[in-house]
Amino acid sequence: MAGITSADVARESGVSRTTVSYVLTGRDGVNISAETRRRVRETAIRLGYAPSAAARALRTGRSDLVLCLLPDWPVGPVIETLLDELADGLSGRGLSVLVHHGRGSRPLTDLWRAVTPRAVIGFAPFAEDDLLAMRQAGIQVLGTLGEEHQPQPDLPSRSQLEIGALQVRRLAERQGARIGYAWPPDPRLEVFARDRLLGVQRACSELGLPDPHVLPVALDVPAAVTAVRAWREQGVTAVAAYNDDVALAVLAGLRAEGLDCPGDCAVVGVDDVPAARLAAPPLTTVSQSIEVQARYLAALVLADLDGSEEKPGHPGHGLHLVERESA
Amino acid sequence: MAGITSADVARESGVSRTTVSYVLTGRDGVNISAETRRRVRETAIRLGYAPSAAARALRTGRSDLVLCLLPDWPVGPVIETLLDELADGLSGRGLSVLVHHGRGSRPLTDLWRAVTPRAVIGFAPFAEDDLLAMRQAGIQVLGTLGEEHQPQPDLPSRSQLEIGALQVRRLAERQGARIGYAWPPDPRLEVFARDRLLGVQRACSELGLPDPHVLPVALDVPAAVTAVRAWREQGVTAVAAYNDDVALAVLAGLRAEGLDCPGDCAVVGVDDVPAARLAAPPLTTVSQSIEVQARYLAALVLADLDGSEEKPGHPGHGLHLVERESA
DNA sequence: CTGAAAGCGCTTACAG
DNA sequence: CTGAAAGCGCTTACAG
Repeated sequence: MAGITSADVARESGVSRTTVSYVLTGRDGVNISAETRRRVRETAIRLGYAPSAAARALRTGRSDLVLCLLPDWPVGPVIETLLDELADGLSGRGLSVLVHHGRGSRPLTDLWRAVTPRAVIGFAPFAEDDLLAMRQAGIQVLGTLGEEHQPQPDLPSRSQLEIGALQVRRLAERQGARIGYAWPPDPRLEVFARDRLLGVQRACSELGLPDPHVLPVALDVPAAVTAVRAWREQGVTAVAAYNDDVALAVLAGLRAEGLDCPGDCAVVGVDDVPAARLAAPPLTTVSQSIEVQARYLAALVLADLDGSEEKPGHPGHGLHLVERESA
Repeated sequence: MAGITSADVARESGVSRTTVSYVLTGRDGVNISAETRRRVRETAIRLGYAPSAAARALRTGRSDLVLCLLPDWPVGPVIETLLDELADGLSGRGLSVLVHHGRGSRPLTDLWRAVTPRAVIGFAPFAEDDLLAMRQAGIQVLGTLGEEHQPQPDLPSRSQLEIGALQVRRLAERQGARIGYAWPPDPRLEVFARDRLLGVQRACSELGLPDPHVLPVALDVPAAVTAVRAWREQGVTAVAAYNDDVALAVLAGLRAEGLDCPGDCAVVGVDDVPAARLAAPPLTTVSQSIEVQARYLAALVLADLDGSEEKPGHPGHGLHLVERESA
């Protein structure tokens, strides 16, 4: 029931627990004979010893876990890739990534105290006091954007704004474009949608375009048809969609109405999901080089682990347009 | 740095740590005056006390965490929903779901010892000795299918087989159908693809259809076109795809070749992702009622938590065909 | 009704 | 080069 403890290993190999600990945690300062080292290691393996992380965490106040806190919203392939790459970058140093979806909303405090992570990466802003408490407990706290200092919750995110701007710049290449904005059906996405739309609106006004015509678009054909008809009445000829899923819906609505894309109406998505290149027509979309973000995040965590003062330089948000046929 | 401990709360409220523990963990057996209870609770809140889960885990050998172990493969919206629903079902009882993606492949042992979870849910089979070790440590071990007893790793999964069979049964409604199978590009998906294909093959032979013509289909138009041409040469008129993503690629290949779906070739996917209903034509696909699975999984964990002997009944895999236009 | 004390398994100064 | 001992923060028999 109890499992093998370091005491078992010590007894079996005829040394003290101290020595076992020194050998297994690989402290170079202490000199232990190669023979002893070998024997301890061998015994540990033979017995199937794995240190109790609870005890270690209690003793050192720190574990080898990196906790990713995802909010309530649907994750999608982009975040998923980010998480994978992050885990990749960290595993080499013995750090494991654990992900918590915001759903089961136990107080945040319970969670990080339960995990005693080395670092917490938040995909949405933390409350001020949570942040303080974690910092005080010696936990490294990062935002998704890799900003050590939490972005102001009420300030629009720079990269979200930029996404909207990139969409409009492409759409505005069409003469006399009248922009529509396809708003996502899931209310949990509003945080991002607001900033992306703001980016669209600002870009429109900068380019002397009229304000975009915003319409919610649920992910089914009838809803998309309704939106498309409304846009047509307003003279909309170019639609920026919240993301690729919504863009796919707009495409379906256009098809159902017998309209040509991009001829009658151009569409730009966000994310470059696998389905984007397979759409009819293939979807022009804004993509983030997510691997770069992941590497940067991993580098930040590792820099802190090494206690190094200098932080790795921010790689920028790496947004770019993937040009296909829909716009 | 250290944070507030139960000793702080005890001192502040003028009682012993014992009393604090009794009040806060809500032991009914012990009688403590309402006044004392109130005072302790109030002090705990005022001080911002949150118990150290590391210490609690060390002492009790158990935490309030449920660890989900995902293999290496891309997750997709179905698993994501499952995870969300699971978290939902468990949070009411103070259990938090933590997800680990197989990527950073530290030994499994390190991971569960680090987390000391109440239950581990594996989305792919465990090695025999890992399973034993976890059981011995008093951890409840479940498979995704909710099977307490780990499915034989070398036995094809019943629900995967059934998926393939459902696809073929639909496709076979077409007179003289010749079936193709669209194999996924990601090698990590092979575990599932093998079983689904096996289901397809068995169904074909049962229905007196020739063996399916298997072709890999990468998620881009040129690859899909290549596959579609090869299928045409073989006289294939109906394609079962590994999942919706692959099916979308086949659809794109058909379109690029100027072929009609389902006229020239029918297609059936798996998963019913949001993009499926928005495809051209809307995609017929096999869907699992994932909420049911999630509720069942949650019920299993909770039953164990309550120490109840009777297990909730298995709801079946809840597979069904979503009929749209592509087949 | 409440407190003193042991112990979960580890790490780490401190002695030898 | 190695060991005895303290202590991380909690829970829980056991006394009073």
